[in-house]
Amino acid sequence: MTTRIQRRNRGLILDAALEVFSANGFRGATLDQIAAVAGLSKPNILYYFDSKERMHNALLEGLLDVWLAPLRAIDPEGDPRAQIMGYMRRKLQMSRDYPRESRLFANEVLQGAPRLETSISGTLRDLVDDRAAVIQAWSDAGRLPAIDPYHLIFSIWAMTQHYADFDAQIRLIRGKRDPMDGAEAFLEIVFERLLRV
Amino acid sequence: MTTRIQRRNRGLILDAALEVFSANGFRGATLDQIAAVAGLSKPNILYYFDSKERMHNALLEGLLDVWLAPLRAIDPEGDPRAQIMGYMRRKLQMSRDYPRESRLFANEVLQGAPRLETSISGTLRDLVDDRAAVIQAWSDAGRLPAIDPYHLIFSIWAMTQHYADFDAQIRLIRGKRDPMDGAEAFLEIVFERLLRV
DNA sequence: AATAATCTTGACTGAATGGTCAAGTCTGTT
DNA sequence: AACAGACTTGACCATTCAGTCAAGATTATT
Repeated sequence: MTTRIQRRNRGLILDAALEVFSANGFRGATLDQIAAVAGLSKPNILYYFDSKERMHNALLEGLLDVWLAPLRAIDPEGDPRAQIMGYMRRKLQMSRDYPRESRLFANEVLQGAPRLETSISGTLRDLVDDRAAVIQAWSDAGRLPAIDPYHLIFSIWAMTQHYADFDAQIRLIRGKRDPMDGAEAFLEIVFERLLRV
Repeated sequence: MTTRIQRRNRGLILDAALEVFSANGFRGATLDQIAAVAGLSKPNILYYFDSKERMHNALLEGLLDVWLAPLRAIDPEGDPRAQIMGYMRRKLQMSRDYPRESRLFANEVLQGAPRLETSISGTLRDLVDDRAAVIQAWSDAGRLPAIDPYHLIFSIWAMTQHYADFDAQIRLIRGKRDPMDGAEAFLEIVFERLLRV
């Protein structure tokens, strides 16, 4: 049974861990940093999560559902183009609203996903396979142009997450302008043209 | 004056450093690992590069030109669509041939580019501004559809580098298939449709 | 109020890691 | 061969960092 204090502190710790892991990667993050951001002592955060590794894992596991929600929300019964455009928009919105989550996963995958448990990767693969099949069926029915559904999904990930993951580079190039200024309009055009039958 | 031995060892070290930094990030890489991969002792690699930081920096600086070559190769006098399609193809080829370089820069940018010297970032920004202006001029002359040239460049980066940077994720989803199978054909369609006047 | 359970932390420990150094080996030049 | 300069390394040091622990403080239960 979890107490009031446990709920509060686990929350504080996971939020601090997200902050620090996403900005520095697993190896670059230190428990001292996380403790400082959480406003707790280091032994105390280790009281709630047995090790740095477990903390990281709890974070990934807890965020997976949020992270995959936009893809889950694709409705096989809906209008193909509207569904995919909606997915793209939701994913871009995620990059805007949850850049830390995006960078957390990016750090992990970039280094070969050495800490992604099989349960997490299995969930991911199954969902993608399922959604790819839906898109393929739309293609086969002539309701979408013939395109590889996996590459379509990858391209949506790539372009939307780019704004969160490579924010530093975009800022460097675009100066004071908001990195996402014009992004939605641009992506709208890209996918609208791609999906036109 | 640089000796034969210096040339050989600096080369060995930078290649090992690329291997280790790109796979683990700056903080995750250790000098012991780099020394082992280079086949030299740790004090010896520090004889050639004063510190881990300098080694990393020498690597980024040395690779910048290679990395930006495809963008440089865009010819303002050429055919707009062919030039941009060619750029996309060269960039995808880079992801295939030089995934380590892609991941090295990705790691750095993902963590906020804390070690990108101003000379490097200046070079990058100037080149992108220049090429964006070329693309804008093509648009203004009606030789390309009206699209934001910066977002166009970002989208090419995003989609091509995705195959190198997130290789682990793609492999997870696609199983045994080569992650880049079908990528070129897909990107060809995306940009061909986007750039049609 | 008394007791048990939960929570908190200062002070540690051992391992990893970036970097140093003095002493030695190798290479090129005369 | 002899010498200078370049190269190499075992042993070491200081710091950082994940994780431990015993003792104390707080909270919940009776």
